[in-house]
Amino acid sequence: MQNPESPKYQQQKLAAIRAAAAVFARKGFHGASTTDIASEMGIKQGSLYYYFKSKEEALAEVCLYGIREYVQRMEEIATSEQPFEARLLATVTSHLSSYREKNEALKVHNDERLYLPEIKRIKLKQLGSHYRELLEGIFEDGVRDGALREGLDCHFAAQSVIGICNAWGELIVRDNELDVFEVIQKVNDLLLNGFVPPKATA
Amino acid sequence: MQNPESPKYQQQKLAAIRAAAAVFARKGFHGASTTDIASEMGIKQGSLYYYFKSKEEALAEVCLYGIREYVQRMEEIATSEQPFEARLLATVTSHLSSYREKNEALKVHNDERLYLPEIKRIKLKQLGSHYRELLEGIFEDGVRDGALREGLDCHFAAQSVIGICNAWGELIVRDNELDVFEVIQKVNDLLLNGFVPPKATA
DNA sequence: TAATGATTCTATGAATCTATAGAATAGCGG
DNA sequence: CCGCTATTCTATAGATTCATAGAATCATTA
Repeated sequence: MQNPESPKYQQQKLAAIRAAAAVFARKGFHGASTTDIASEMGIKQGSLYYYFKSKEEALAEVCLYGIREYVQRMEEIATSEQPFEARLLATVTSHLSSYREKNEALKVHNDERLYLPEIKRIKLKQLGSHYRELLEGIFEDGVRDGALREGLDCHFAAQSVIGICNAWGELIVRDNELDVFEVIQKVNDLLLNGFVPPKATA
Repeated sequence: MQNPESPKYQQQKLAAIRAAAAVFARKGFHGASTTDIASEMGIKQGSLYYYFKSKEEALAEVCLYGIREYVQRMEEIATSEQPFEARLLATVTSHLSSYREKNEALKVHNDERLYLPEIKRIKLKQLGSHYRELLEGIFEDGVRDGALREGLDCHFAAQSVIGICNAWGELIVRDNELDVFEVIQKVNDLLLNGFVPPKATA
């Protein structure tokens, strides 16, 4: 076994997670074979089990890899001292940037995590809920500050923003000609200015 | 064979499409077996091939079933004489209502169509693009009328609205405790009023 | 160089899955 | 009731898949 958690092992394990992410993103969990994943990282099918106990464990690790950092970053944003508006923009930027950096893993988390057994889904669900609640808190602050209109359904708003970001993120992953920064800018613009013209302000 | 396209055949074929939709929605295309689909409609695995030439053809029919009506309805909305605002609201209502009525098929169309061979995907892609273009047209009218702010990126806006509706639609399908009409109302509210307060108007 | 442990390979068992073929049943018209 | 067709069933071939076991190779260190 890999007792010393040697650097080589760590490195190859990361390569394995990335390979699995790429293949799962392309073919889906059930459509991807262990042969596919192995050949993506240049080894043979049987060798893959040196890094994953099972195909399902590979999926679990990819999902966790996909969402972990992204929640951490959200934690930092939410607890920062910046005003509402800046935190909202930072959220969108972080969310969409995550899609660019580790795009396949995040896509896999969104689309394939439901195929994990319930026990393994719980941790991911907690992370996801945590993320949403942090964003909800930002909106609540916005309402308190008067930056957002009274009575806004913050739960709904947070869920919607996540929905927009994921929708665009999926498009970014699928069609990698999209300019991520342009998308970020336009989503931010949409959230702050809406569709209707700012009738009475500058 | 089913030469006269007998009513019973039609009826069972529809049942087959619905069963396939339900199973594909739950397990994904590759995760669903023909045994699953057959037993969902109360017949045996082999009998399924009386209705579908192949599993892949079943997917194609489910996807088409999922999106067809929904585009037709959009066509009617887009070409109606109503003002911009009413057409936008009607679009959201139609989109989300579709999710309630034939929710599994629409979910399958969104999530699994990429597993179809390219030839079969083309027709679906055309339908989807057509839908987006119609919505884009509505936004363009809105800009022309002054209901929307000058310089709004209508392509981006349309794509974003579709993204929001799909995100909520997926939630509706997954968690069927959600009140569809409440979601419709809130999405409409979001689109018209945005997050920020309507500073100078009523 | 020899030895030890890490990493990869080959080979394979057992299960599952799609699709086909032909037999069986059901239902309808005469 | 008979015959015909539509519909469903059973059985199976052939391919693919996941996971395991044990052999082989590579790298490092003594």
